[in-house]
Amino acid sequence: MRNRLPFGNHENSSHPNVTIVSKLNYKTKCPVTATLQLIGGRWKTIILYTLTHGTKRFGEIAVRIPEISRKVLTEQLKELESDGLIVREQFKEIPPRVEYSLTDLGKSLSPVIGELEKWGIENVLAD
Amino acid sequence: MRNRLPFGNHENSSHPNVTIVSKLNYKTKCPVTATLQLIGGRWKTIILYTLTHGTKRFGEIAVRIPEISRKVLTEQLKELESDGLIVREQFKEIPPRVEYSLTDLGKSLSPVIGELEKWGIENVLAD
DNA sequence: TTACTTTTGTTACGTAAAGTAACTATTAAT
DNA sequence: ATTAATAGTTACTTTACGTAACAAAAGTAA
Repeated sequence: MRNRLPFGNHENSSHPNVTIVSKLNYKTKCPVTATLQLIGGRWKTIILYTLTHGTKRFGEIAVRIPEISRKVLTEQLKELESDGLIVREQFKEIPPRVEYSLTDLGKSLSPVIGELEKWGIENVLAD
Repeated sequence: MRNRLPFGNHENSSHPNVTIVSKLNYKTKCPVTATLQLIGGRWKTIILYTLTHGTKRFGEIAVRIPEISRKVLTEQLKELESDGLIVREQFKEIPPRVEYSLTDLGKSLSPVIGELEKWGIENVLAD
């Protein structure tokens, strides 16, 4: 089973957005968990971050994230593709060429990744 | 080894913050990865999110995240504490009472979690 | 002709992380 | 003496991830 993540209610009654909460069935579906189901794996965010600056080949991604194994990179790219966050384009060439890029949905994550980046700069790398 | 995550350079030369980049030794340390080392586990973000609305007892957290096992919850809480994101307060009572709350550093993550929440509302729960 | 190169994967196998169920400690209440 | 309540811990199983070797396919060099 993939991406087993909580879907309970992580709020208490003092949450400010009460109206939105009821509209979205907030009691049973947590938006943070919903997001984490798509980008919450060990590598997905950093893969998406790598693609933020433009289309990349499989090998280019692998070089930029040297700690990930090629096997897991393949797996994660497949999941990101089936979740609609990236697109895979294969060229009929030898040696093979495969390019990955963000979809509009994937691009819409840039504020999220931007905050991760900002927090890291201000709170970790600043030391 | 805990939190083995990439620390390579996931940027290309077209990144806008060139000045900041050089200041922070951006070539060897990726701020997104730095953040993910602290909150990138499978459960940490949702634990922090649960504490966003105030101090909670161990059992209260467990109830709000029913999918996490108590064993892993204990482990993750210890890591979050040793990373300075939460504090643990134990009361000398029977039955025991232990309360967890965000530190200032933990509270500073609220814009990050806020973006995760917002994206989930707009792109997943809206369907 | 034979072997080598390049790139994107896949396969078999080993290790690490997470899940499950049962158990512990402690004291007050029944 | 037994039960209840809370915050964990322990032993064991399952899932996720890592490693190293190999496959496919055509062009190039010897």
